[in-house]
Amino acid sequence: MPEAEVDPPLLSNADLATIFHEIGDMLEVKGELVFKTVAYHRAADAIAHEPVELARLYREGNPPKVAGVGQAISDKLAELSRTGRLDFYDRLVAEVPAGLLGLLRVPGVGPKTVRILYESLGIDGLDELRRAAQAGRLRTVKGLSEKTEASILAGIASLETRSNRMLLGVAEALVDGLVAELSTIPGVSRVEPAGSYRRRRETIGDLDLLAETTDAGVLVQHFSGLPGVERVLGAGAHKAAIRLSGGPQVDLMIMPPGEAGTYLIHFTGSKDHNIRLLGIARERGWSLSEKGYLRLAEEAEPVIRGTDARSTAPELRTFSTEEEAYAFLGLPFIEPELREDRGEIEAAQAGTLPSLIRLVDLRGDLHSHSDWSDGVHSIEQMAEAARARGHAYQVLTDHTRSLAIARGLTPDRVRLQRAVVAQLNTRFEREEADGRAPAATPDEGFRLLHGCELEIRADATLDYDDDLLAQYDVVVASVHVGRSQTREQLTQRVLAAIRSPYVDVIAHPAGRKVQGRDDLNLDWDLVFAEAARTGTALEMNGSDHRLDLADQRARRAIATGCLLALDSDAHRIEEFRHLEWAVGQARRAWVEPAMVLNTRSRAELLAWVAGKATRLAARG
DNA sequence: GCCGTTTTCGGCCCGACTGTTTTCAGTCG
Repeated sequence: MPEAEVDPPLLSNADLATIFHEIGDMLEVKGELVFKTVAYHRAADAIAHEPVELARLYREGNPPKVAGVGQAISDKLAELSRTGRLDFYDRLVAEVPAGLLGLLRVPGVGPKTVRILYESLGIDGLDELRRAAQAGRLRTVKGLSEKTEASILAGIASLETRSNRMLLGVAEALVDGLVAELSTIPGVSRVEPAGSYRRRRETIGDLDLLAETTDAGVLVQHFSGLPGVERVLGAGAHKAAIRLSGGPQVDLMIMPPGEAGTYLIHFTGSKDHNIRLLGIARERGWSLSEKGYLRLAEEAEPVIRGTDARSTAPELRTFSTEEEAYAFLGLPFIEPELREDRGEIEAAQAGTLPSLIRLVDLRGDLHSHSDWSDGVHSIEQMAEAARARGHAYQVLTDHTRSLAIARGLTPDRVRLQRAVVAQLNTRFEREEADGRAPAATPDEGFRLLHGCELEIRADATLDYDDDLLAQYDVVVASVHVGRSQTREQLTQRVLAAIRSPYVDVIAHPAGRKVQGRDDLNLDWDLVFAEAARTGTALEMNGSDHRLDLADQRARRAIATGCLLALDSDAHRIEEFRHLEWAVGQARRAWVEPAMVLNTRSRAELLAWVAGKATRLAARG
């Protein structure tokens, strides 16, 4: 047979990360040096977070430097990118039974235990482990007992019922409830959420809470007995952990009053950020843990002292605030959303940390729906709710004709809707004049702006003609159908929308769903470049199941010079809170107010919209 | 396996809790 040289399909960064995580797991079970396994996991995380498509760059012979990827892993990446396979990985898979990796997921079972179970009882899967534990065979192994058996059975059960990582909305509801409950316990003066929730990561695994109290025993006892507790995972003098039924694990840490600074830093993380801080502390002769900074011991004295040499406790420095704790290292305060070791330490040292956008910087919202298409509340209800938030504008962007499933508007309905909007604005204007409505700012009251969420059709045409589009205040365009087209087709569709003089914003550009659907296969470099060139804003959609653009992509977009829009995509009045999550995600992307279209006043926004149409139309 | 304005070798975060033990190992965050 003639050998046709066909390139194997490109592996995504997520595929590559999975492979290296599995390598790390297999090496752990094999009993390989811990630091080597950690190196693989670290590299896998770095690969997963890379905003560029690594396999493609490797194949083009232009691999970027990735932190945590050295020569050995880089060679493996090259092999995977070129051939789609990795000999080293295949050999490991042949050597380590697949079921062993599943055992690692059981809480309380680590690589050492997996190894012992396999070598002494031949257990290489979850079902076998369960049967062996139920039959009381684990206790026959040296180092394991009846108690271990019970805890492994409980671990398997919780693994099977455990929900995945939570979306922000779910986490927020739980955190609010827990903080409210714990705050009422006698002696408790303060309860603070920490962890990935405080860093506003897009999904949350465990919840971390920090508390100040004068009576740790009472707090831990109440905490362990909260309604909804399925199991108490641990309860000590300084910390406790519970699992909520059908929900996440909640860790509670108790802080001595007045020493919150390093506790907040330690338990907010991320781990990588903390490791960097520790490194800086060590350079200065201090160790760092949640308890504070501990003076490192001097080098051992070579001279043998008499028996009267007294060892005194090393000096401990504690701080009541994070600002002070960072200042001890010569650093300014670093916002929680930045603490991922993605350059924030260097920026802090250089004095170039960004002034992150805040919710109060937003003057309006460019994307929302009403019951005219697939929203729940009426135009008036949505407008009233937006006005109550103190905004200067809300853009009503119901779906367009071809998105029939969302009751997209026909051109006739569009004209009717415009009249409704105009009527409402007349009332708002009158109420302001009468002093009956709160002005959003001293110089600008609230107006509902008329827009649409314009469908970018599968054939790369837009859903309405230019004459109709020209009548809108603001147009956001997005892809809903034909998601599985080729990279070239999808990219051309988005570029066509970006190049329209009448499209102002590309909504949820990646078309992703958190934990549900991958990003559209777009040539992002091209999309960002064209958006920057034409002055088309890219949306950071705040819905907690979208969060699109995601943080790393958005960071790349602003590096290319793109303007962003932070939107709620509210389909009901409660969903205006999505703006808070859009802001959280934007802060994780190092976004400053000037990079965001809807931090501008209404007059500035409308001038900008008119500017794009004029500029591009003049260019032909 | 990665990494280096004090290192190309020798480090790689620290501490609480739990369980099986008479001083510690494994796991977790």
